Amino acid sequence: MPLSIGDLAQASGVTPSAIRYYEQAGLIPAPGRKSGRRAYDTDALDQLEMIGRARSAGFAIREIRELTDLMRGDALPDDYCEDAKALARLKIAELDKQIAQARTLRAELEEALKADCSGQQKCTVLGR
Amino acid sequence: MPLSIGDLAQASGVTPSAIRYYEQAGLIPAPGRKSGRRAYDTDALDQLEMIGRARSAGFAIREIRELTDLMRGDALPDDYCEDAKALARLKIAELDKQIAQARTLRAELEEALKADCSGQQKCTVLGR
DNA sequence: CTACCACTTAAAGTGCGCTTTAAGTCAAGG
DNA sequence: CCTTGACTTAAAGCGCACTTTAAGTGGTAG
Repeated sequence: MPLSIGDLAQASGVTPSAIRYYEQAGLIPAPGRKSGRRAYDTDALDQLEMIGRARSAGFAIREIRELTDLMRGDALPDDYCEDAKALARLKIAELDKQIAQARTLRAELEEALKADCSGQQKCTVLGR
Repeated sequence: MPLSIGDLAQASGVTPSAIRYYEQAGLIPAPGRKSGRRAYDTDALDQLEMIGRARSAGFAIREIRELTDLMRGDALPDDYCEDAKALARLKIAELDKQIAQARTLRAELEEALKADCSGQQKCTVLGR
C-alpha cells in the first residue's frame, strides 16, 4: 500500500513541500499518482534518508542530483562508467576531509571540557 | 609584524569581505588599527581555521558565535559554567551524529565502486 | 448536499551567508 | 603633485534551499 506525501513526510521527517522541491530538482523520481495525488512506495524513504545524509555532509542539491542520477543508472552508456567512478571517488575524498575536520573540531571541544572552573572567578570551560 | 586583511585572506583562504562579515557577526574580535586599517596578529589565523572547521561541520554563524563567545570567556560569570559545558557537549553530540552519517554515506559510495561494469551494456557503478 | 481536509499547482517570499557596489581615505612611488 | 592600489564604510544584491501563499481538485463523513 503506497504512501501519500503526508505519510512519507511523517515517516522521513522531510516536509511535503521539501519533498516536492526535491522531485522538481530531480533528486527523486516523480512517483505514480492515485487520482492526481502522489503515491510513494517505501524505497522513496530510503532515497530521502540518503539525501538527508548527503545534505548534512554539506553536499549541494546539484551535487546530490549528480549522484542520484548515476545511482538510478539513467541513460548512462558504458563509456561513462569511469566518469561515474571518478565522481564517486571525488565525493569519498570530500567526505574523508570533512570527517577529519569534524574530528579536529570535536577534539577542540573535548579539550575545552576538561577545564575545571570550580572556585574560579570566571568560567574557563571554553576559555584559555 | 601584523597582517593586513589582505595578508590574512591570503593565508587563510577566506576573502577580505568574509573576514569583515565575520567581525561584524561577532565571530572574531575587532583587531587593532594602523592608520585606519585592520592589523591582525597570527592567532586570527587560528580563529579563522576553527571557524572554517565549524562551518564545514554545518554549524550556523549564530552557533559558532555562541562557541567563540564562550571561548573568549567574555562576560561569563561562574554561574554560566555549566551552561557552557552543556553547550559544548551538545555540539559534540551533533558532531558525532554528523560523523556517523558521513561514514554511512561514504560506505554507500564505496560499495557502489565495487561494481564491475566491464562488458555490460549499462554502467553499474552506482546502480543497484 | 455540504463541509472538510489532504492534496494539487505556480509563483512569490524568506533567511542565510556572503559578495558586490559606490564613494571615500591614505601611504608610497614616479 | 599625481597616480596607484589596498584598504575603509554602509547598503544593496545574489544564489541557494526551502516555505508560504493563493486558488483549485477530489474523496469522504455527516
